Parts: sequence; C-alpha cells; structure tokens
Amino acid sequence: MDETRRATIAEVAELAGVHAGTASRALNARTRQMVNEETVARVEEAARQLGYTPNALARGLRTKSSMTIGVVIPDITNPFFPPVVRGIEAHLQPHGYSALLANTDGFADGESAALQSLLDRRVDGLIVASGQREESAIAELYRSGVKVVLLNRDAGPVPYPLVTGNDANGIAAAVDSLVKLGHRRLLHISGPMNISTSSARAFAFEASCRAHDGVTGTVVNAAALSIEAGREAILPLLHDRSHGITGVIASNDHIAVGILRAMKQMSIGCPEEMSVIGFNDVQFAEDFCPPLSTVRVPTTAMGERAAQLMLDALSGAQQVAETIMLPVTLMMRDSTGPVPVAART
Amino acid sequence: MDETRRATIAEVAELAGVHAGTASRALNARTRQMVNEETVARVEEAARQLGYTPNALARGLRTKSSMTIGVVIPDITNPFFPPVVRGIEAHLQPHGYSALLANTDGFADGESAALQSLLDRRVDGLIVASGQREESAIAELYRSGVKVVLLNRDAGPVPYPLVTGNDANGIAAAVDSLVKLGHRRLLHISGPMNISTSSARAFAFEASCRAHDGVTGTVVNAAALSIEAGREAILPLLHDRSHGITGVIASNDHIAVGILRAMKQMSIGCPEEMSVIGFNDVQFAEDFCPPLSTVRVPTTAMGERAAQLMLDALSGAQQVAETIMLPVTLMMRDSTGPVPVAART
DNA sequence: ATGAAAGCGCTAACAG
DNA sequence: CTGTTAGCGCTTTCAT
Repeated sequence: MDETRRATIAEVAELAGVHAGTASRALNARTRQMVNEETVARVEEAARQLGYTPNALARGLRTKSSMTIGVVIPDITNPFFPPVVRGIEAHLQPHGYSALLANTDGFADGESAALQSLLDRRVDGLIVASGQREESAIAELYRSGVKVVLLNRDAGPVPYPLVTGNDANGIAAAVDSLVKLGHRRLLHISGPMNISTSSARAFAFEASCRAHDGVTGTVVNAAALSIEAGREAILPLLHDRSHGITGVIASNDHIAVGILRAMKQMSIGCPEEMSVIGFNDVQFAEDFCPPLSTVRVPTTAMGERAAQLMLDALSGAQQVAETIMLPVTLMMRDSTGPVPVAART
Repeated sequence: MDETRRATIAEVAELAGVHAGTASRALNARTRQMVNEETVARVEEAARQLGYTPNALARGLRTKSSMTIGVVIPDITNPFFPPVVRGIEAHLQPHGYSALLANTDGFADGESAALQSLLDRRVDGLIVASGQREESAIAELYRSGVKVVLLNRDAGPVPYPLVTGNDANGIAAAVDSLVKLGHRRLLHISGPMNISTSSARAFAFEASCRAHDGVTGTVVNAAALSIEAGREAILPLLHDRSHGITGVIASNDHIAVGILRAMKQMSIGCPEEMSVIGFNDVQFAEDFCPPLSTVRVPTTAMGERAAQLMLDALSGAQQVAETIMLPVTLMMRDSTGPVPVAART
C-alpha cells in the first residue's frame, strides 16, 4: 500500500518561494496580517495546488493543543445521548474543535480504558456525561488540572461547572398533573441511587408528594435505567394491586417503556387503570403504545451549553462550580388520564 | 490556569536512570524484549510513579499513525447509527484504535468541513456510512490513497469494500409475508433515489412484486428518510383510496412512523384497513402504536465487520471491492394483518 | 542491552 | 515583512 504522502508546509513554502515559517504565518488566520498580502496569495495558491492539509498532530504537538474535546458518555446507544453529542459538536465545530467520543458503559472503577485513551490523545478538555458517581476519577482529573464540564450528573466534591435539566421542576410538574387528574396514590420507579439524576428525581418526587395534602408517594428502585429493570420493578405491584396506586412516574423513558410492557402483559389498561409518565422524551415517545406522557429535557441545548462552557474555560476563564439548569417541559400525551372511578375517594 | 504538565518519557527515563530511547523500548510491548528484564521493571515503576501517559500526538507524528479511525455518518441522531458506531468501537478498542466521529448531514458537495477535519487529524482510515451518493468525494479519497470501508451504501466506481444488510432479501421477505396474508395491491414508499439503500430497496420491491402472480406494486418517492416526508408521501393515497392498496412497505422505520401517524390522523386502522412494514428495526419499534413489523438489520454486527475490514487493510491487506452482505430478519408484529375482507378478490 | 542522534511537521521566538 | 533556529515528545536507526 503506497499511501500517497500528503504535502508538508515545507513543500508549500518551497513552491511559493518562501520559508516554511512564512508559509505557516500566511496560512494561519491569526498571523496572516504579519505577512505581505501578495505573499499570502502565493502561499495559498501553492497550498491549493499541492492539496496541502496541515498535520494536526504536528501542530498539536507544537502548540500543546489538540483542538479536540473528549466527550465521555455511558452509551451512545441510549437515545438520550445522541442529541447531546450533536449539540456539543454543533457548538464546537465553528470554533475548529472536534469531539472525540468515549463510551464507558458505567466507567467501572474509574480506571476506564476509554478515558485513558482520551487523555493519551491530549484532549484540551473533557465533557463528562457519564451517569455513575465515579467521584474518584473526577477528583483525579481535577487534581491533574484537566478542564472538565459535567453534564447531567452532579459535581461531587470538585468545583467543576455542571449543565443539567431541571429535574425537580420536571418531577413536580409530573406529580402536579397526576394530582390534578385526581390521582392520590403515586409511585415512582427510580433508577439506581448512585446515578445522580436518579436520586435527584426520587428526592423531588417525595418532596412533591408531601407538598400535596392527601397524596402518598411510594418509591421503588429499579436495578438499572433499562426497559427490563423497569418491567421487573413494577411487576410485583401489578400482581397485587391492593396498594391502590393509579399513577406512576418513571425515572426515565426506558423504565416507562418497561412499565408499559408489563401492563400490556398483564392486560392492565393505560391510562384507564393506571397512568404513566416518563422522563427525557426520547425520540418516538409520542409514537409509543400509548403515546407516552413524559418530561422533555432540552438535550441538544444542554450539549451546546456544555460546549460553550468548555470553550470559555479553554480561553482562559476560571472554571467555577456553577450549575446551569435548563428548563424542562412536561409533555402530556395518552399514557395519562383521569383517575379510575373505582379509585376515587 | 496552571495546567499541570504531564510527564514526558525523558523524565521517566531520567528517574529510571536510563536513556529516553531505552525507556521507549521498555514501555512498548513490541520492543520490550530487546531490553533487560530488570530495566523494564525500573522503567515501568518510574512511569507509574510519575503518572506517565504517552503523548499520542508525538507518537503519531513520529510513527505516522494516529491510531484513529474516522467514522463518517450523516447524523448520530438517526437511531440507525448509534449501534453501528458501538459495533465499530467495540471492535477497534481492543486493538488500541479509537473512532473519531464526524456528522455530515448529507455531506453537501463533498466539501465537508467534517471530513476535512478527519483528514487533518491524520486518521489511519475512514469508515463511511453516509448515505448520499457523494461519488466525487469518495473517488477523491481513493485517488489520494486513503483507506476506506463503506457501510450501508454502495461503492460507486471505486474498489472499496462494502458492508451492508441484505436489502433485497429483507424486502422480498416483507413482500412475501404481505402476499401470504392475502394482500395483492402493495405500495412502497421509497426514500430519495440518490441514497443507495433507497434505490436498492425500491428495486427489490418491484422485482419481488413481479415474482408474484396477481400482485401489483406501486412505488412512491418520499422527499427524505424522515417521519414528515413519510407522512406527506402517504397522505394523498389515504385521501383517495380507490387504488385499493392494503399493504405498505416503507424504506425505513422513520417513513413507517410517518405512515402510522398519517393513518392515525385519518382514522384508518392499522392493520385492520392497511398493513405497514418498516425497515431497520430501530430501538422501540416494538413499542410503537401498533408495534411495528419491520426488517431487522444487524447494525452492530455491520459496524464490527466494517471495523474488522479496516483493521485488515491497516495491517497491509490489499483493499478489494468485496461486498459483505449480512443477513436481515423480518420481525412480524402488529402493524401487519390479514387483508381486509372488503379488499379480497 | 543500551546510548546517541536524528527527525516526524509544525509554530514561535528572535533576528534582521 | 521574512528568514533562521529551536524544539514540542516520541520512536528508530546506528553505534557501541
């Protein structure tokens, strides 16, 4: 394989009849002004002719900046993340930065090969959207001076900025809507408590229920934020329904789908017998059976905002522990309805 | 921001009391044998102590290999692609390679900034899953000796390997199943014809219909592979139903969802009045309303296979124009049913 | 088995 | 305004 070698700046310079240093200045927007206008033209023409493409590796080595941001997510297959990534990229690209993705699948003991590969590649910063509370790994990043923006997970003890949706508001809106529909016995299927959004949502659920007279809220933990875990968590409460629960709020849409599937399996009508509300508003949620009421989280905007914070930090701004909380919207669809007559007090 | 400088190999070497060259050899699996066992131990200890992380930029500059594969996709937000990307990464990671993603949104005139940024970063190869037929861009890559594996799109005139699902079989299975259910007048809503899978599927649809006596197949073009485009394409045929069509096969699941939405809007029962089959089996397809019959494409496996072909090429294998066609599976769910009594001949 | 030296391609500091 | 020089951190000959 005789890989056609790409032209170097020295070759461009030679063709233009100047020194490599001059060519470099001519080709770089920030230094172009230092060089004679017609020299610039000559260099540019030479570059065009040779199909010159600057070697980002060499440049990065020299400038100590790879123009790359590492993006750490648990799993791109989770529909929550693609819009986030798009948002990040959309904001980064015009500034010449690229996003380098790393799926961690839970980050394990913080000794993730994915994270290491990002660090090896000398990313200029990290946007960490992984859910688990791998405090130690984050703390270590902080100690070694890495710039980090957190997304949708709390900061732990380190003063990194955080971009998140307003979980508490979303849950409160969901609880309120159910109460307004007459529901009095509510259930929350939470995700694992070591995921920060899970605990935030569970906490908000209990607070919201307490805020309403005569409303009781129960929390059941699912083993994971997955369809199967949601199904398994709700199943016992579907077999014995003496608890009188008529409204369920899931920690995310996957769990909500698990609930929907379990109800279908047991021939329990949604929303006739039980109302369900999800969280995130993943793609196609409105096409589910029934169309899923859920809290829409501005995923793309969150990605954009996180990228912006990263760019700020990169241009010298001191990183502070601010939390940027973006507003969420309750989308009422057909998985919620009035409390069944039988359950009315 | 006093970015803590990372240790260099020279520092490791000094601490271990050896020369940088030796340290390099000691730390590299392939050259470790050349160096004294106890020296290796000393170097490794020094590296550990300093938290040494090799600088991939410097290494890449020297070795002319970035250990990075560019992955070109139209849009990570399209649920078809995340599993593909996962498959690619899963296969790449154990070999020390990373995937660098670039969303092209259609690739425009082949002059994509995203693609350029990949080339700047000196990716060792490209896996191109973009749909459009940007022949010229691909041809140019070939001319400049870039290693490319194509995914889910035809090769055009250049001899690059291609990994794809068996579109023809999938469509044939869909047509057969509909015919077996008694349907005789079939419709295919295709995607834009400049997308290679779209034309392959449309072609297979017509061929499959011809293969059945008494079955007529009509093809209608959607403007894009989107929900909205699918809705708009089917709407006219829902208003005037004198055509007698009772079975529809969509070019992908987004279009199928568009059809489902249009039918719901017009209160046309699915599958009672019209059966619908999608393509791809995106996540949650079984949770749609009704659960969508669709052709499952082995997306993760396709990604893995493409990565494998890339690794082969990188280890010196000549790239050939082979097409690797992976088997697909028709998933029959509730959006398909027997032909309505009224339409029986 | 290890040290010495060169150089990947680029930019930045310093002259002129 | 442009040429010169040095060096980013690493690997790889070539010696020894």
